[in-house]
Amino acid sequence: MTTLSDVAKKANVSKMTVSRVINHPQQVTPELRKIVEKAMEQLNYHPNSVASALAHNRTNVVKLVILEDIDTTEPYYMNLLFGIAKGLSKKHYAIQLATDRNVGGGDGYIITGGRATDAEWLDQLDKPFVLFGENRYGYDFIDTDNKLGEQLATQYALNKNYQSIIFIGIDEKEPFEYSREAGYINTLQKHNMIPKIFRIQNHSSLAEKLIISNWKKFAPNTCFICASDRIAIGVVRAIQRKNGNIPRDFGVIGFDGVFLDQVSNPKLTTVKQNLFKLGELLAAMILQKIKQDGAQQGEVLIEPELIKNESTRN
Amino acid sequence: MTTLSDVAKKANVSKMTVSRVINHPQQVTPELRKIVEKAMEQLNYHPNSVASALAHNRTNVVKLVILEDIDTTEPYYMNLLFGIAKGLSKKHYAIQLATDRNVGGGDGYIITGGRATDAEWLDQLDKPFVLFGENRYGYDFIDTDNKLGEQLATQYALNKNYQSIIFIGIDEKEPFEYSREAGYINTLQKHNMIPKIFRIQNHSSLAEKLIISNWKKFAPNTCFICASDRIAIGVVRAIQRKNGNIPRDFGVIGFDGVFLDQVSNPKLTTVKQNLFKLGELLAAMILQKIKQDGAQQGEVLIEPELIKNESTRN
DNA sequence: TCTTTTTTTGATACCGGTAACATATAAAAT
DNA sequence: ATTTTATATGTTACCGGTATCAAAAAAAGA
Repeated sequence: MTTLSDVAKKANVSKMTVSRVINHPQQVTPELRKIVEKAMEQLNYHPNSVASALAHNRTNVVKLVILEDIDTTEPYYMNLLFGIAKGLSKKHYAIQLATDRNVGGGDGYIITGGRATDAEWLDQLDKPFVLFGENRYGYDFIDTDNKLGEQLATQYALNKNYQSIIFIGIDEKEPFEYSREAGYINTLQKHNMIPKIFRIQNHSSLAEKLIISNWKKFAPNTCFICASDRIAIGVVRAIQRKNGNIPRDFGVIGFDGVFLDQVSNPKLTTVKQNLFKLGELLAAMILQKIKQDGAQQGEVLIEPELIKNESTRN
Repeated sequence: MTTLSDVAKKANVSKMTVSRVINHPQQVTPELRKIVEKAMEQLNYHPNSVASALAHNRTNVVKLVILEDIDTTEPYYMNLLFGIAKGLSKKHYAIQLATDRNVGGGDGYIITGGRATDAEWLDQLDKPFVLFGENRYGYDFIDTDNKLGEQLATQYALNKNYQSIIFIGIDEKEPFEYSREAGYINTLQKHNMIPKIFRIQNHSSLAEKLIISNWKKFAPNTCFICASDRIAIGVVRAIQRKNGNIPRDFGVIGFDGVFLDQVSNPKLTTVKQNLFKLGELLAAMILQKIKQDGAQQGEVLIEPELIKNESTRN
């Protein structure tokens, strides 16, 4: 491997000048800069990030803290992770995973699955962190625009002329769920319709049971807006069990758009989260925050996309 | 952070002695060792792995190279990844993900999704690597015991008195598939039954179509041994579509046992891969190989477990 | 008892960068 | 032309470990 010194020797300058060309190019004369750059090119020089990390008292590692149960872990984490990994490796950072709150090591944390009850724990963390998932305590976060997502879904159901539009939510008192419900409620009220919300835990079998045991309440021409694809899959199964016709008499719209929507039959219309991008942004944000020594980064909402598929009309 | 020097000062020894206590304890007198250990304890010393990495010309990063398409990426990767991450972090290693063959950086690679055509590429890699997934070229690998898995599945179908046992495989000329088929074939032949194999790409909708278009060939009292849960889910749907009774007249057994088996209704009987453990072993193996400067590690097969569920009798 | 050999510990240089300060050179002000 | 100020580059020390070799101490042999 070629080192700074090799380049310095070749370019007849000191190590520092080479270092500056890399990290603070504007501090170096254009002519010198060009010479150094040529030397780096010729020697195929790549900085040793470990050495740099040592000099900066860094580890070049970001911890991804996943607070929910591994078994519950949705397949979509994979996409998030790919995004994070890509974003981090641009800056030569690597990932370590943590599944509990005993973190330590690493230059910063990306935290997912945090609940309202985690505030106390978050406050005592000694490294910068960003959250995946909305929160209302002022912590930096990135999330899908949940409200917008369900607005899109609800509006689409209306456009497709479903008469009755019912929301099947996840039974958790968390901002992401409130936002999804808000998106649904807002859109209905804009059309002077009365919201109707059920809530269950996020499992397909529970959704299936719910729909079946309330079946008589659902006249044909109903669309179910579901807070997750898992729930949507259960709803689909229940309708099929009851010999309801999808999409003619019953529409189903899911949320997430990773993997499950494809495994279903009919394939789900769903609000697709762009988790890869979200991951990249999380990575960028935590790196920025590390560089800026913990400075506040604010909140970012990513637009989701409505994927139109076989579980709704047309 | 306390450093080697801090400990050395407190214990009245040189840095090297402290370093030896950590890395080559047998080179240090028991008495001195105890003194140093007490000092480390009192100061709550933890070695700085970045400094160590620099001194060893290492990065403390292992690359996870995922060669299949991200979109095809099975949810079970998550479990694998957790295992890998846990195994690596024990030795203060972190992960970077790579999704193509342009790898570089990192002390070694864990490679998944490698196909027979990748041999040439593997041969020119300049860092130690281990594979997740069987191969027959002598590369070090770890995999589920695919053959055993399908033996268990087939034997179980026989025990449950299904008359006809049919294998729905994945249409790829790869060792893992051959092994799964071999497990099925062996077991049948042991009972003087004639194997019947279909092969399709690994998608639930294709499995569904396959079963439906061949429906008249399948008498009641048939069990389908599927090479993946995806396929199994499609088979289940097809049988339900045709109003076949699961599990009384038709049994279905999947393979993988991650996520999908739970989302199905009826829940799948499946051959569960212990991917977390597999990941941990992959991590241990690559770290060992790095330490031993690329020495051959051999192959390891992990026993899978048959999860008995609602898609087979009883 | 005095070498010789072995074992234990220490001093030094180095891994490959970077911050902080020192020096040389050029531009501006007097 | 001389002093002041700004800009560009170099020198040095350090980040926190480890390998290597030298020195000291202990054990073994003569």
